[in-house]
Amino acid sequence: MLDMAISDRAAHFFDSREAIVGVFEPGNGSLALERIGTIMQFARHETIFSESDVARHAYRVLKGSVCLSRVMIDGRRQIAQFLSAGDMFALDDNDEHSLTAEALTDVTLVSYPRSQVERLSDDMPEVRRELMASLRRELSAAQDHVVMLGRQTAAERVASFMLQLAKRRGARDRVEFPMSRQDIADYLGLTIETVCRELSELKKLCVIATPDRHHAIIRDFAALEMIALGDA
Amino acid sequence: MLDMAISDRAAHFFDSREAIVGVFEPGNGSLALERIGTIMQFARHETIFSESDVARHAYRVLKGSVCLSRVMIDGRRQIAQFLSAGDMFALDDNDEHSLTAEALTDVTLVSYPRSQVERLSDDMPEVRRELMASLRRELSAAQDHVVMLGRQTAAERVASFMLQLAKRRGARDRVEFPMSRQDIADYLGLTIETVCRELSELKKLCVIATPDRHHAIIRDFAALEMIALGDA
DNA sequence: CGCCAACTTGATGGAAGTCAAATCCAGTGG
DNA sequence: CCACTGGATTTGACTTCCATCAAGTTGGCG
Repeated sequence: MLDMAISDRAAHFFDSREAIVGVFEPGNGSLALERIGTIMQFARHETIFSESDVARHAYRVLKGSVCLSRVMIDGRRQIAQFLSAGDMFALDDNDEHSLTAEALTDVTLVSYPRSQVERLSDDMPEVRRELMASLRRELSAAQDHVVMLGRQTAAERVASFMLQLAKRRGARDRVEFPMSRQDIADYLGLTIETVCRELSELKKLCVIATPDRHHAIIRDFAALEMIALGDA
Repeated sequence: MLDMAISDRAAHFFDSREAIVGVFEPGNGSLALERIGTIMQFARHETIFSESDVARHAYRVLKGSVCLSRVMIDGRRQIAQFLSAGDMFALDDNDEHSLTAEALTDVTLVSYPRSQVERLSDDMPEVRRELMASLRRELSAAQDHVVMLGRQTAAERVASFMLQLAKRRGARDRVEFPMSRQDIADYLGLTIETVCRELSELKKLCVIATPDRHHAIIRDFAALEMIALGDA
């Protein structure tokens, strides 16, 4: 049902409601939000919006992974956030987006016109609570990210990142990377070479195993936590 | 009126309403919030709350400066945010604070019981809008901070920081540092020595002057902007 | 099977950290 | 008023971690 051509990216939500309900933990307010949403699809590596584009919509990820990044004039790139199913983004109220959103994998989104979101959040306590909760989660995550980039070593960042991915998908020992090594480096504020070296080091220490490039297995959770916190 | 003894830190807001109205841009909702607030005072370097303290209140800065930081087990410290008059903090809804709040100068705050804030934000659109606006501003600032820590050089960070302070107080050329060099270093993810060296470099280039330790004058705004963006 | 992009590993250099010492004040007491 | 003291800041010498540059290696896909 969602395999519509990419060129025909927008379809009204009503066409495929069942596909959406249940993808994320709804909270009653979501139903109201969904009614005003439009489904969109993007292929891997496509840009959803760019920094400084006019910002008319807020989004929710239904399927796949998205990243928010900023690119400096000389090409340095920093990823501010990885998003997966259930996450909302572009919730700020500037006229222009302050970050670029790109699809890491093939992605299905719902977009909500901002004017409507605002109106709904005034009228419906559930919608409002969900938006607030989303903003708070993102703020808290951003603050953790600040600490990591400001004060952790390369080894600590890579270990923390693995733990973060493991926690997010609930799995205690199996981690999936939907993103490339370059994306990981740009999230961790490192180079791709350093990320590789640190992963190799973790392999050598038998803390992790990497069956393929997009998966890892945590063999020694406690050791990984130690490394993330700076041995101690 | 606000010179009550530090030991007698809490006084009901009604005692000094006039002192507060007008300190920040109120937005009508503030009046409702203020009615449930309690005034508190802290001296320079005092801790307002610590990471992992039970979080019962949200706060607004009325006067002075506050910083939010995290300290790692081995003592590394990262400041996530500097706050000044008008700013709100501790708006998340975890049971425990995720950051430590310290007074950089003598500080006057209002604290709001969280239960009440939540109730009010349901009942009063203005309060809600103000909270949301606050969260969005903080998220946006945190994302900028992430980019800085992830991808900017020491010189760029120091220059960006000066511009940030200049912009915040509206002054085009006069900057005030309420915080110590160590605090600046902990905000920028650098050491105190590196901050000093970069400030000295800016002085040598005649981009800034430092009449005393807590003030700077921007002599060449354009040059400072160039340096902040990586020359180019 | 071979190509090409993504990844990994190795060698070297540089930006920022660490350690150490000098200097500057703000506040104190004579 | 001024010398004194201790903490904050500044400057200098050296080291380290991570970036850069370079050369393989892997594996997904035509």
